Amino acid sequence: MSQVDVGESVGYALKRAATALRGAMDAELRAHELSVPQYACLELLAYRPGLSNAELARGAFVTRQATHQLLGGLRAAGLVTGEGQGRNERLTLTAAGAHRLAGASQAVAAVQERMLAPLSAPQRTRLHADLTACVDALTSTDRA
Amino acid sequence: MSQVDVGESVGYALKRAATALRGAMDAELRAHELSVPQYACLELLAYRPGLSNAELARGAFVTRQATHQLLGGLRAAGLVTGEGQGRNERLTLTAAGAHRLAGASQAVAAVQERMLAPLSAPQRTRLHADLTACVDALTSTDRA
DNA sequence: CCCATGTCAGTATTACTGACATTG
DNA sequence: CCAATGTCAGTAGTACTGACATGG
Repeated sequence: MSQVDVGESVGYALKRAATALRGAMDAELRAHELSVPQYACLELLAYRPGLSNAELARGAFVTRQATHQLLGGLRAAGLVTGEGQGRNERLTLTAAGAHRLAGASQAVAAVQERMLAPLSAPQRTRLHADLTACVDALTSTDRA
Repeated sequence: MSQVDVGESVGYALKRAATALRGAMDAELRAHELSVPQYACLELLAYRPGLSNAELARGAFVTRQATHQLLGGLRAAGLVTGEGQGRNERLTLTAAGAHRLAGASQAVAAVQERMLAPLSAPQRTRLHADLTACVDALTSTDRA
């Protein structure tokens, strides 16, 4: 019986933190008429213009069907455009998309700043490193 | 294929870690025929027997409707029972529930151990503390 | 009366799997 | 031909909001 206090688990804390962050981002992004996944899409396209849908999906760690659907909404909102046909289509943000992202990005940055407020710069770097190490440990030797 | 450095954001790393953990837990729990939310419910009830549905919901940070539905499945599976009527009902795990949880809990512990493998004990404690600090920062003064 | 609660519905969001045509 | 891709459907799973009755 190694059943431990639920609150002492790092995994539990991780989930709590991610949920809180997600919730806060959601609240902020609502003002910009964007969902978190949509925001993530725009951010990714801003950093890597010219991605294809499949590449975008890989970057977001979801299926291409998921991004395909997400893209539908973003296109309809005039935030994303594509050049080329079919599999050669290269996606980029429209001017409106870039503008929308700018505001949203700022709001999200504020949320993150609020979240990290209690941590010093070195502590933030450390936290980032630890989280990345966890991801690597979880994804390498990736069991099944 | 240059992986973008959207990864410099702590928030991004946090999301990645939570997603990876969730995915890994999901894969492990499937073998025990439990979803992550169901597992969380059982864990909570094991740790705090006698909760009401509303209390369970608060403990899981979701609406009472969400736990109500979740509980439906758990009751049907014979993993959870309740004593008392209506608002006085006290929920507890059945023997089967406790048994199921035991196995699942072990599997989840293994996943967490895998995730934390690269970190030393002090580092884990530190990570836990940092994450908790982030949660507090995000939930206190909760928006304005 | 008030408020927390249990509970029933309905809905939204997201992401997944399956399937298929296309094309480099 | 084959593997990757775009795309159309359908489905699952989770949680939310609304609404209402009940009871302490």
